[in-house]
Amino acid sequence: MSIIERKKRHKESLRQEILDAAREILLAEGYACLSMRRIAERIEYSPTTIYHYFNNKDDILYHLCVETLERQYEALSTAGADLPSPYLRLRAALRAYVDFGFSEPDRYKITFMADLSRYVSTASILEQGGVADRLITVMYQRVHEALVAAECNRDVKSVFQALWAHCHGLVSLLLGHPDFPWTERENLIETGLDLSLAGLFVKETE
Amino acid sequence: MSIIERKKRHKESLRQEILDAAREILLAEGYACLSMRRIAERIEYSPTTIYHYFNNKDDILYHLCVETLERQYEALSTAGADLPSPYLRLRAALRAYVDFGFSEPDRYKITFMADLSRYVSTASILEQGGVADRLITVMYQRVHEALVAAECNRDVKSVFQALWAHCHGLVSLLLGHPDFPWTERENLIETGLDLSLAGLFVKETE
DNA sequence: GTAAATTTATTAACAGTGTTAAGTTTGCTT
DNA sequence: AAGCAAACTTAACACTGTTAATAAATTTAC
Repeated sequence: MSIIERKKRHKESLRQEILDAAREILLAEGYACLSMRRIAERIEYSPTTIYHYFNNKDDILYHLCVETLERQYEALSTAGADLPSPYLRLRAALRAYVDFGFSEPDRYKITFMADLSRYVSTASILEQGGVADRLITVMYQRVHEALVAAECNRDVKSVFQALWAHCHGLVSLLLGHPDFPWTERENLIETGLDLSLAGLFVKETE
Repeated sequence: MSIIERKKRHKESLRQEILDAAREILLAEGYACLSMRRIAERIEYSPTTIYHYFNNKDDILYHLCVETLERQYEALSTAGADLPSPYLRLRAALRAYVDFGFSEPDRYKITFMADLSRYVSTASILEQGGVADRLITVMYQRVHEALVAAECNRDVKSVFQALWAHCHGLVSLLLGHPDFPWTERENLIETGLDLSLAGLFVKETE
């Protein structure tokens, strides 16, 4: 049955070509230019063909999101792993999150700022053992360590989500409103991290 | 020349009707349903008529944004103005920011999460004496007071922008990904504010 | 009061978007 | 060679924002 397999391989390769084309358009021309017809044009097939390989546009975006999370996992999990204190390791991970957003703005936009909720279920992204799950686990670990070291008895989950939100705020606001008179970016990011993380060392906020 | 004035008034009233219709659609059916044809249908005119009163769709959205900022200014400037400490007054303003986002999600989305940069210039929103300017001034004041009281010598502008980003992160992440397994909202918000604001009391983050 | 001019609103269209039903081509199997 | 299933395309639907050309209404001028 090598013929069937060859066809299957071809089908797989075309599927991959579609994802490649989508990624290339996204990175070269931005989210706004990423359309089904544009992808079709690039792979030199009719737009309808894509629907034999993916349910819809969001299905394609979903795969790009997973790819993005994969890259982000790589960046976050390795960031400052050799640093001496739990605090610095957590800080390095958060800094890596922010840097990742700025280094891959369009990837960041589709995974965290676009509205894919209609077709892409959050559940499928969060399934156990998936990238997102690993990503969260790694961050939990760093947050947990930092909390223990700082003798802070806050909830790991809440702190993680709050810190994530803070970082997302920095990235999304700067990406979304590039013309706003922001202070120097490096300074703003560091100030943001300073403020967020100082909370771990304060026992009680009156 | 009262005739000209009457015409002008009618023109003004239709202009207002368009804005009203846009707002009603936005609030009742959400950002996704807000289209030019939908507005035209509601005011019982052809879609083209709208273009005699507004340059384009973003021009309409711009006015809704200003309206939103107006409401937000009202909410933020009055929030906890009678509280005893500068810290609590700043915190109340930030809390009001977050609450405003959740109470008017679609308004928040178009002003802070949508991509209007192509037509709406940030400069025109930020013009001196405008709502945004007043909003920022009020926040500067609260941040400044809190910094002085905490004997923190950080830059007002940087701290404001960082705190804003943190709050925006909380609102936009929760609004954008409602299906994510967030911790209880109230707890998450308070944790987020705790962490952000604790930074004001820490002299040096090692 | 009629004619010209101006304002106001409309129709029809363009160039896009995601998506689908129906039909055609292709290539393998029997 | 006939049948069949997979792969692919054409044409269309229902939308989107936007514009050029045109018709209708109203005001101004004679």
